[in-house]
Amino acid sequence: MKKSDNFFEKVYEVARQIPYGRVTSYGAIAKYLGAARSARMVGWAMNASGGDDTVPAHRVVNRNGLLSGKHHFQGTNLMQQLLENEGVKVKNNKVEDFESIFWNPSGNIDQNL
DNA sequence: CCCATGACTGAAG
DNA sequence: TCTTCAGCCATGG
Repeated sequence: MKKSDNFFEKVYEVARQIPYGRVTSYGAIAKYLGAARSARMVGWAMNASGGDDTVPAHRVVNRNGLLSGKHHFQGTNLMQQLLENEGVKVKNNKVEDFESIFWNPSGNIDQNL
């Protein structure tokens, strides 16, 4: 454990704020944290959140809506299963209607579809 | 300290 | 519109 995981914790908090049946991108979280250039670090933090069940990393995908991190989850299609379980349709490791279910952490005010 | 990797993004061809 | 390149920044060896 590290005490300098402040950055990671921030990512975790944003991820936990993702509503049910919604997804977001690494860049959106990074930008919200003020580190738009550190989108990869967000993914890195997600990787570190592997033991944190409180972090719905499966709701976080890349800007293309592709389940880029699916390969890092347990099993082969756990991420997809979790998303589909929340009503999110996934096709070929990609989220369908990604823009429709996309949740913006910086504008979650009127994101209530 | 320098080099390599990575769950990304944006710009250029 | 799709494909390819480079930038970015933190972590690890």
